[in-house]
Amino acid sequence: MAEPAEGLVLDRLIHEPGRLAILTVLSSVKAADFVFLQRATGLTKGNLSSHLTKLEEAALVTIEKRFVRKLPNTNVALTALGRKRIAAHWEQLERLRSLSEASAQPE
Amino acid sequence: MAEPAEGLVLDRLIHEPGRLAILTVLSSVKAADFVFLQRATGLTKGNLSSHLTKLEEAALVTIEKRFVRKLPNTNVALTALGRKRIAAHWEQLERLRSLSEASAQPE
DNA sequence: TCCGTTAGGTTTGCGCTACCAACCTGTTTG
DNA sequence: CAAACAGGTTGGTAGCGCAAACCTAACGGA
Repeated sequence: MAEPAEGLVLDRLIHEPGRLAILTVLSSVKAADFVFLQRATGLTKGNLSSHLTKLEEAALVTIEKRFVRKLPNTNVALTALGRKRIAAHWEQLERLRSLSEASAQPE
Repeated sequence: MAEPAEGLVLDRLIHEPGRLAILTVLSSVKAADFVFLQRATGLTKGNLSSHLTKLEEAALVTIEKRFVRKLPNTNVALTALGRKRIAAHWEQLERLRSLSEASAQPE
């Protein structure tokens, strides 16, 4: 009911603080492992794990599991799509913010 | 467990898309009524109603109920605190975004 | 006058999702 | 052997979103 004004529609998958943090960190590093991401974002293991699964399902990141000296190691990187989507999200936020200056008088 | 890097902690009360939209719209208009906000944000009545209640409880907006030509009319405006908090949130997002350019090499 | 409709909101019920804590497997280290 | 690490799964709680029911008050006929 009722179309929202342009620029107010945010992609929840990306907007979610935990995932926004993950994606932002990934934007700066090419690739990162699980432990690095956990420290960087402050998320709990379980939470980080499930967010990564969702991001992978949405094809925003690739996840590579391997063993480094017999210890499991989960390596994560942004996909081209992921890079594109996060950039688009920042632009969307910018548009939303700029709405604060737009004028629209009720009544 | 594990402190997140600076700048990654977002205020959920404000970050939430629905409320971010409401607050953003309010930033531009001094005051707005319920119907105006509903059209601007695209939220359903119920949803808008409960968000407004939460924002009022957090003292980010003031809500004034009155009658305009015999019809109930709910008038909403940002408080000084609300104005401050939303501005702070945009700055926080800006900091987060700028983290994308920061360097931090895992491994 | 009685009845249905419209308008502005609030409340309620339900499904989905995020969050944390706890537990689990396997390995390494003290 | 015990404790810690890497990574994940599970269970429970809390919050959001929608739709729908509800409330009050005014309007509009017939």
